[in-house]
Amino acid sequence: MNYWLIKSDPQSYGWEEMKKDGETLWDGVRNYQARNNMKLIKEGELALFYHSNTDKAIMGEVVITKEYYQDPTSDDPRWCAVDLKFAKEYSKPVTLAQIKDDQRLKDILLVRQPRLSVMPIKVSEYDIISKYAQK
DNA sequence: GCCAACGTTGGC
DNA sequence: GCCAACGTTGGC
Repeated sequence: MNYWLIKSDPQSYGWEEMKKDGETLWDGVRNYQARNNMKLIKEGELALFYHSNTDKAIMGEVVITKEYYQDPTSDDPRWCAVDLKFAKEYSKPVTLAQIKDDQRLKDILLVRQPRLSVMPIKVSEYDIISKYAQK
């Protein structure tokens, strides 16, 4: 079981829409590293849903319902999409500031590589974040 | 709204 | 294949 973090700009697709839709396809990734990560995601794995720009916080969790396939928004076979389903909303979103303040999370890719939009999360990191989410 | 960081593109 | 120029992202 691997954990992931996906980033979204709420102006293009926000957590509210994710909740309302229940299920959606995650497309439009045009970055090789993010794409490579996306190809490693397996059906049934969990991803943290992060809002960039306005909230700068992890809003909740989603489950991958379909592994990577050709991105329907592109004819270019290099790009792919996955399907996601709403899993749970955090009672307290975990903010970037909290993450940055926690020494144990200093190596998290969210901080070290701020522009990457799909990234793996270590189990230890996931555990810390989910504890913050319940507080 | 600005700017730094980074990825991508294109000319050589 | 290198590197400068440019575009995009995202934090502040």
